[in-house]
Amino acid sequence: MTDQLIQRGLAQSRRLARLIVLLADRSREEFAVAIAPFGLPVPVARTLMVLSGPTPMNEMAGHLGYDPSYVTGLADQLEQRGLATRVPGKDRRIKMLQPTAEGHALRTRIMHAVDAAGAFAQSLSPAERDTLGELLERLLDPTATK
Amino acid sequence: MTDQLIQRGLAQSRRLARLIVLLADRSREEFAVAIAPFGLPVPVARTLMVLSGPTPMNEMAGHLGYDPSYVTGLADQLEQRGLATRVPGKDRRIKMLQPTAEGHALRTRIMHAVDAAGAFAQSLSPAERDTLGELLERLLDPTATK
DNA sequence: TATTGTTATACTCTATAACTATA
DNA sequence: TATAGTTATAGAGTATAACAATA
Repeated sequence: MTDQLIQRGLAQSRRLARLIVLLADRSREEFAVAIAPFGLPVPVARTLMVLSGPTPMNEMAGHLGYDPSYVTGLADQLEQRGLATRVPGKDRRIKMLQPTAEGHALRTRIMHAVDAAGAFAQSLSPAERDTLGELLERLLDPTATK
Repeated sequence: MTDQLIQRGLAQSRRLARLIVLLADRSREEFAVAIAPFGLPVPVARTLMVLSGPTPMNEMAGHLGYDPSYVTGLADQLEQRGLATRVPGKDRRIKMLQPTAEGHALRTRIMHAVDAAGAFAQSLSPAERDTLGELLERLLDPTATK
């Protein structure tokens, strides 16, 4: 590969990276706006989104990409608002976070609000969305075959 | 459109949004790792990256997506490190931030390091990168034709 | 009166380190 | 001794409000 081609590839990479970061920022922004009416801080709402059923605190941290110590505080806030409760696991070191009925209902409402706000990919055809998804996945995991 | 199709479109949108946010996080992480050896805090390095020539503080804030009040502090740090200087603009309300020779040299070195670290889109062919770029741009600006 | 930049301050998000309880 | 969770704390990144200087 000539130097020129390498240069071009790098410029292209930078452009893609910039686009992706811009889109991610917009996505975050849309999420923040969509959840504002519900009065939950963003990380608390994120936590609720991930809470589809009883889940070990441990695992929550993994899903969210947070440190477990941070999840403790988020779980506290969900409990204080009556949206989740801590229930003991079989192994008594483990605590499961479990959405209450109210928590589950709110989660559903928020998901709909987020969907409505994010007309996100509506400017692309279904086929284009498929293509985009595939390309993004290969970017995320270069070993992915298909 | 049937409810089912709408559902599918929304699930697809969510998936795309998730992929984009994950990739953006990785990109940020790669940037942070790449610049670590240079000893600049991330926002300061970001500011230097954007500083290709004399630029009004105002405009810097726009490029970076920061509030002007925040850019003041970043410019201070670049000045303290001898990487940029403030020079007056024609309109004397305006201050231009300008990279020093040292700042320009460091900027170049950091850009190379970031390029090297981000083997970012190297898993895609040039044609695929083009396709990806086009789709992302249409996502960012749905009115963009081509 | 509107605009550029600055100061002082405060807030949000998140991690690290040290600890407790259980295994 | 290792693992799950918690507590207290500290740090990074960023915005808001009030202000000064210039237009």
